[in-house]
Amino acid sequence: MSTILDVAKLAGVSTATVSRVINSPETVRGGTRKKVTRAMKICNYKYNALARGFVTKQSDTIGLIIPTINNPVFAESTSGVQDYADQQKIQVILGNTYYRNEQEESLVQTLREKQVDGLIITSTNPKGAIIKTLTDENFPFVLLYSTVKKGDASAVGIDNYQGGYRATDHLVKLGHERIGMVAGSFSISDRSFHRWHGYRQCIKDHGIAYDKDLLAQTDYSLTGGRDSVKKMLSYKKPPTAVFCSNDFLALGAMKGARELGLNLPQDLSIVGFDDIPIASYVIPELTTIRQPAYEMGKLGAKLLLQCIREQTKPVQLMLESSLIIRGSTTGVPG
Amino acid sequence: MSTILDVAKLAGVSTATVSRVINSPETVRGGTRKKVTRAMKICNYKYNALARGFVTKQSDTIGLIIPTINNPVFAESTSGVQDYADQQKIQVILGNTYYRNEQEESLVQTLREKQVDGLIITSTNPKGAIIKTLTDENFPFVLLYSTVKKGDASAVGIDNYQGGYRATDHLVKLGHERIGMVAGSFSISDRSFHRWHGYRQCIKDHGIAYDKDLLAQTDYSLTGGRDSVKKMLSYKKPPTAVFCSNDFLALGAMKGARELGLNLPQDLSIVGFDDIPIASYVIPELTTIRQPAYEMGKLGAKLLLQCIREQTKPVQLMLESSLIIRGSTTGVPG
DNA sequence: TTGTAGGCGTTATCAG
DNA sequence: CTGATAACGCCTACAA
Repeated sequence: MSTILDVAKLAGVSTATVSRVINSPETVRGGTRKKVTRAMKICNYKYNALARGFVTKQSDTIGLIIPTINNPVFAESTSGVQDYADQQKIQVILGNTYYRNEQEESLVQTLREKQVDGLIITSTNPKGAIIKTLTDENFPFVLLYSTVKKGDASAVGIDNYQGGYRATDHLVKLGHERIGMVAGSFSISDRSFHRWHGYRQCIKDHGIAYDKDLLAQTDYSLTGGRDSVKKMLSYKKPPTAVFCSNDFLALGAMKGARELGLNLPQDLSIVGFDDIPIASYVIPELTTIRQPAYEMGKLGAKLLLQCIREQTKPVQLMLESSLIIRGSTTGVPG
Repeated sequence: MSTILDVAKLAGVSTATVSRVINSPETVRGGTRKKVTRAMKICNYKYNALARGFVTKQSDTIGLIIPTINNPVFAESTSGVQDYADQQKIQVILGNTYYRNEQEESLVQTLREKQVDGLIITSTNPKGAIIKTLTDENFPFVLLYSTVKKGDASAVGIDNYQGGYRATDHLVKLGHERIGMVAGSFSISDRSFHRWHGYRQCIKDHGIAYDKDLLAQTDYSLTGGRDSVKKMLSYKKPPTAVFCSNDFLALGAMKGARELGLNLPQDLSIVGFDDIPIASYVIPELTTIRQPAYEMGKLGAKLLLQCIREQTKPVQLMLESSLIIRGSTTGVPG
C-alpha cells in the first residue's frame, strides 16, 4: 500500500505538497498538481483517513446508539442520521443496546476509544451515570427520543406525556371507560413511563378510576403485545380499549385480541405509538401517535455536528407529535 | 486527554510497560501492574484505539453496506452482523445505498479510506466493477443476500430462483393459472431477477403461458406494491394470485387489492418473500418464502472475520429458504 | 508556491 | 520483566 511519501517521490515533490493537493488543491500550482495526481494514479494511492484522524484529532465518525435496529422507528431515525451524516461526509458506527444499560455503557466506552467525534444516544436512562459522565467530561453527544426538556445535555425528542394523554383522550372521547395500557417496561424506557403518565392523568381528568390491573409492562415486541393483551382480556372486567406504548405492541395486541375471537375494532379499540410505515397497511389501519422519527434523526445529527464544530450550548428540541386517527379505534360497544 | 506517556511518567515506568498492562497484563509483574493501573485512574486515562489501529494496521472495524435499513429484512441481517461483530469486539459502520450503484461505490471508497478491515455488502450488482476491484485488490469482503454460487468472492445467500419457483408452485398447486408477479426492479436487484426466473420456469413447467403484462417492476416499497397490484388488477384478465418479490411489496399489494374492494384471500392470493416479523401479524397472515436473515448476517460476519484473520479461500454459502404457508393464499375462486 | 521537520499515541523490536 | 526507541501515514507550522 503506497503512502504520500511514495507519491511524493514519484512526483518529485515533498509530502507536504501531496498533502496539499489532497486537502487544498487550490493552494498548489496547476502543473505540480497534475504531476501529483498522475503519480497517485500510478501507484494506486489510497488515502488513509485513519492516519489523518490521528493527527487532526477528529475521526469524522460518530457513534449512534439505539435500543434495536429491528424496531422500524429506530430504523427510521437511523436513516435520518445516516443521511445527514453522509451529506456531511461523516460515517456512523451503529450499536444496539437491546435496552440493556451495561451494553449501553460498554458501547459508549468502545466508541469513545475509537475516537468518534460525538455520540447520538437513545438512552435507556437519560438521567443515569453514563450520560452524566459524558456531560462532565464535556464529550459531544445528543440524546434522541429524549424525554428531557432542560439541562446540559443536548436532546431532541417529543412530548411523550402529551402523546400518551392524546391517545387516551381520543379513547375517552369515543366513550371508553375501561382503557388498558400495554407499556414497554418502565425500567428500560422512560419514554414509556412518560406516556403512561399522560394516560393516567387523562383518565383522572375525566373522572375515570385508575385500575392498576389495566397496566401491563412488557418488552417492546409483537409477542409482548399479544400476550399482554390476552392476559388483560381474560379479566372479569376486561378493557374495551387499549393504548399501547408503541406500534409493535399494538400490532401484537391486534393479533392477541383476534386469537381470543374478538372483532376489531368493535370489540376492542387499539391505539399505538410511533406510526411506523406498516401501521397504515394493516386491517384495521392503526390509530396511533405519529412521531417524526426520520426528522428527529436528521435533526439529532445536525445538532451533534453543530455541537462538535461550534461547541454550541446544549439545546433541547421538542418536535411535534400528532394523533393519527384510523380504523383501529371506534366507539364503545353497545 | 492523557496518553500512555502521562501514565508512564506518573507510574514511573516506560510507555512500553503501560502498553503491556493494557494488551498483555500477564507479562508484567503484579506490583508494576498495580502502579500503572493506579496511574491510569488518576489521570483518567482513555485508551486511543485509533492510534493503535494506526500502528497495528487494523481498525477492528468493518463496513456494512446495505440497500436500506428501513426494510426489516435488512434490519434483521444487520443485527446478525452486529451481534457477531460485537461478540468479537469489532465495530460496524453502516451505510445505505438506497439501491444506487454510485452510492455503493462511494461508500466502498470512503470505508476503505477509513481503513475498515473488511466489508459486508449487499450489492446492487455483484458482478459489477465495484466487486471486481475489491477482488482484484484482494480486499476482504463478503457478499450478503448473494446470488452468486461460485467465483472468487465470498458470499452468503439463498437460492432465489428456488424461492421464486416454490412460491409460484404453491400458487399453481392451489389451482391458479393467472399468476402475476410484482417484482423489485431487476436493474437494482438481481435477487428479484432470480426470483422472477423461478417464477417463470415454474409457470412454464406447468404449461401455463407466460404473460408479460402480469409482471410489474417497481421499487421495493409498500406503495410500489399497492400501486402495481392495482394496475394489474385493472386489466381485462386480472390475475387471481400474485407473487411479490418481497414482503413489503406483498403487504402493499394487500392494501391495493382491498382498496379495489377485493376480499382476501378469496379474490386474490398473495405470496411474499422474506418473512419479516410482521408478516405473521397481519390479516390474513402472509404466506411467504422465509429466508434466515439474521443467521445470514451472523454468518456473513463470521466469514468475513475468518477471511480477514486467516486469509481463507473464498466460499459461497447457500442457506435454506422455505415456503411458509399462511392465510394469504387459497384456492382459485369458483 | 513549495519544502523541511516535528509530532500525533501506540506498538514492536531489541537490549538490558 | 522492563526500558529505549524507531516506526506508522499524515498534517502543519515555519522557513525558503
